[in-house]
Amino acid sequence: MASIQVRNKPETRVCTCHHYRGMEFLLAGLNLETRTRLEQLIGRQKILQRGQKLFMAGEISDSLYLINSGSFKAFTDLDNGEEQITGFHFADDVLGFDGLEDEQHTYTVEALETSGICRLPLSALDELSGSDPKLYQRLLKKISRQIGNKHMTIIMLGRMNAEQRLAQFFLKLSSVMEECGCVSDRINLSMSRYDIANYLSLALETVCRLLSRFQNSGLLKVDNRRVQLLDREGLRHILRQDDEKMPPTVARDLVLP
Amino acid sequence: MASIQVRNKPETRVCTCHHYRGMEFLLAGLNLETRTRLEQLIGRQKILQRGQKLFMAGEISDSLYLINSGSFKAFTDLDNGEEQITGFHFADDVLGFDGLEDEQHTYTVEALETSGICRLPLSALDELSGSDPKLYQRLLKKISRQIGNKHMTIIMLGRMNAEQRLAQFFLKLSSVMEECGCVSDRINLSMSRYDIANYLSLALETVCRLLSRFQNSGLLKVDNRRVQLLDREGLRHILRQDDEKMPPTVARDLVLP
DNA sequence: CGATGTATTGAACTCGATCAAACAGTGTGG
DNA sequence: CCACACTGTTTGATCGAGTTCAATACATCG
Repeated sequence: MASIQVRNKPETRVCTCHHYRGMEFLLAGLNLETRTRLEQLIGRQKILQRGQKLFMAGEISDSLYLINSGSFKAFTDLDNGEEQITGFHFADDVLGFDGLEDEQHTYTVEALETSGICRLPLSALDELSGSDPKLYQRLLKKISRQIGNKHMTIIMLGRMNAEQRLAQFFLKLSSVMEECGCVSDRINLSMSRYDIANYLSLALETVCRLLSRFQNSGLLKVDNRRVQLLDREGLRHILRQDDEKMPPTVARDLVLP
Repeated sequence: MASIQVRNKPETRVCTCHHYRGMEFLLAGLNLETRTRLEQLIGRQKILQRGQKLFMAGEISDSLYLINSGSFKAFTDLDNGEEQITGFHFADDVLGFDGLEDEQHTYTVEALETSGICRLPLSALDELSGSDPKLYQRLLKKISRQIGNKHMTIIMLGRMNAEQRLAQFFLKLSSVMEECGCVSDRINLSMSRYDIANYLSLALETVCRLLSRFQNSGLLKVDNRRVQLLDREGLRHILRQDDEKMPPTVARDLVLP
């Protein structure tokens, strides 16, 4: 859902860097025969440069893609020529679930920076599903997670104000970095302000203004695309803010100015 | 994504009414052995009354559910005690994909009217996946469709104004009725104004106002929960409206490389 | 019938969009 | 090296769609 850019690779980054990185979740625990065959079917990773597309809406969908490194944005082209970004994706994410029903992709996926992916042909799944049922179970779990992420996005769009959206965006980003083994308080954004605004369904200007406001409040420090989180608890507090409006508990006068 | 209520069952309704209705998509084309075993594992359908919950967020997820009839809302409970409806579901939908990753449901599903569902234990899938790979493929397709629907919801929340959201809501509802073999221009809403507003992320009052406006424009006729679509083309036109703002289409080609 | 939840309509306010203008970083060619 | 263009970012001023608050009507059911 969120992505990070690793311009200056931090030392803490644990990058296995073999071409199956994004797939360990799939391979682990499979029986050796299945695993070997699967590795054959997948082959080496492919490198995409910033701006290159992994697949486009409308193209035939015959594979899943496993992100080894880098980051991507997934978006739909709208009737009016604009795009709507529906998610950011990063290492260990699986892409391509969208096109299974009528065998063509429903959105476009584009690299935000130099990124590595492995391709897993759907035919391979059919071939292997018999020999190890775990394979499909794993995939279902990955998909399940994506559905969960979409839910979060829906709630974000439906209930959160601009401040909360941006706060949540950075917190999510931070937790993603943590999962990757990177330092999680210094983030190099791989996406532009435009991308962030588009994803959060805000005006670009609103994102800028909020960044300034957050910086003035001491929540974070912004330097172009380098963002340093200074007060994550403060960001979390913003997310909980409408609770305060809510409970007619007791001493309201103490809280409000 | 949308649901209909069948209070006065119209004659055009083709209801097979055996307890596997929601499952035909799964069963069709499977080999006989698998099919028979699967039917055994599923058993008879269960009836839920309005307000009853199919499952709740946090509960252990060990099954998928296939809707035979009726309609449901799926929602997440928010910190502040409110709920966010993330989708409506109706006959032939499959529910329960959300909880696969950490084996507990991420949202609650509640019947909007008397509804029938079949339960498909996940263990059954494991048992059968070896004997017929089609089974998992079918499920993946259903999930894929749900992801597609969520995408639409995200775009709806992100890009559409109130008018467009409601117009799209009714058009979707109409197409759902069509799929069910019902008359598609007379809709009996199974959900309240509150539910609609919540799902569309609008204030309840806004939904009311728009209903009045749509009625005054001759787009539809509202009588409490009975809605008759009078001008579907008009509704579609509302969806396309921001195109008109957009293209000063004259010398656009000069800009492009 | 009254009572309680549901729906409609009006008036005022607010958050974020839009319009506008300036500024910063990056590359290109003279 | 600087001037230029180009893209991405920041900040200010204004405006409007939709929310919120409030009051009223409707419906459903004991």
